Amino acid sequence: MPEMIEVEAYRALAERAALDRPIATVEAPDAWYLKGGLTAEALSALIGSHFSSAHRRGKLLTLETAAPDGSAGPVLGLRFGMSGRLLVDGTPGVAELRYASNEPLERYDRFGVTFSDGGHLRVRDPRRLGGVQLDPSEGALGHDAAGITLGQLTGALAGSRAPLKARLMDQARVAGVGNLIADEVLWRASLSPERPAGSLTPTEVRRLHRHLRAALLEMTARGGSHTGDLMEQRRAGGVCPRDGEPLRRTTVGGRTTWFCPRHQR
DNA sequence: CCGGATGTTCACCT
DNA sequence: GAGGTGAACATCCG
Repeated sequence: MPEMIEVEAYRALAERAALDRPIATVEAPDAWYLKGGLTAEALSALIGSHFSSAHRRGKLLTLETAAPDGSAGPVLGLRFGMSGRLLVDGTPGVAELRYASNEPLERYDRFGVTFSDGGHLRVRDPRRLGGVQLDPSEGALGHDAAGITLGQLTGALAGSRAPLKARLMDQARVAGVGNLIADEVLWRASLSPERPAGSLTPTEVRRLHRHLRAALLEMTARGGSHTGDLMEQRRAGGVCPRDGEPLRRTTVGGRTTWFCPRHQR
């Protein structure tokens, strides 16, 4: 899925194109996609109101709603799983998504609203791993990776014996870092994904912090989570772009992990 | 045909 | 309690 870089693109799309348009109908053809006990009936409360702002925390997109008189309504929370896309008036938030069909198939539209002007906002998700919630609790999410401070990152890693990569991807600690971004950032920071998170020295955490922010900015500018320098070598026979060492493939935190055993320590 | 793929959650172990 | 593993979700791709 989209990692936080793609979700940020979805947020920007929603902010640019979906605000202040009265909601005429809510389309929830897939009950499975409604999370937290949400029902199509409860969603009808959105009819007549409009989206007033769009925010993102980690990989969670939240759309605030407001009634015609301006009073605040419920918050619509959207998660995109690994293959979910946001479309407004048929325009996707990102052009390409890997590991998902890029065919414009309406049959994969799991949720949407139509606006009174005839347009619509939809979540298209072939694999159906995303979901919709009303008033999602953000309490379970850690600091957003894009704005995390050195002190916050230090706190997120301190005292943990879990592998560094697993901790980085723990959304309750650092929100927004997924599998590809984690591998890219650790490769740039020359840190092994298998190191116990709490074993990093202050110098190493500083290095990680600097590379996390730089990698996010750079990959955002390039157009997505799949644009990292390590990406094309994440395959059998891949070698480290920095020193030519064959990359090692392991599983960390339940996810396929590629790293350079030579310079990532 | 089989195995994996930008994710999350849950049951079940150690 | 902290972590790890495997399964589940559904589809596409090599």
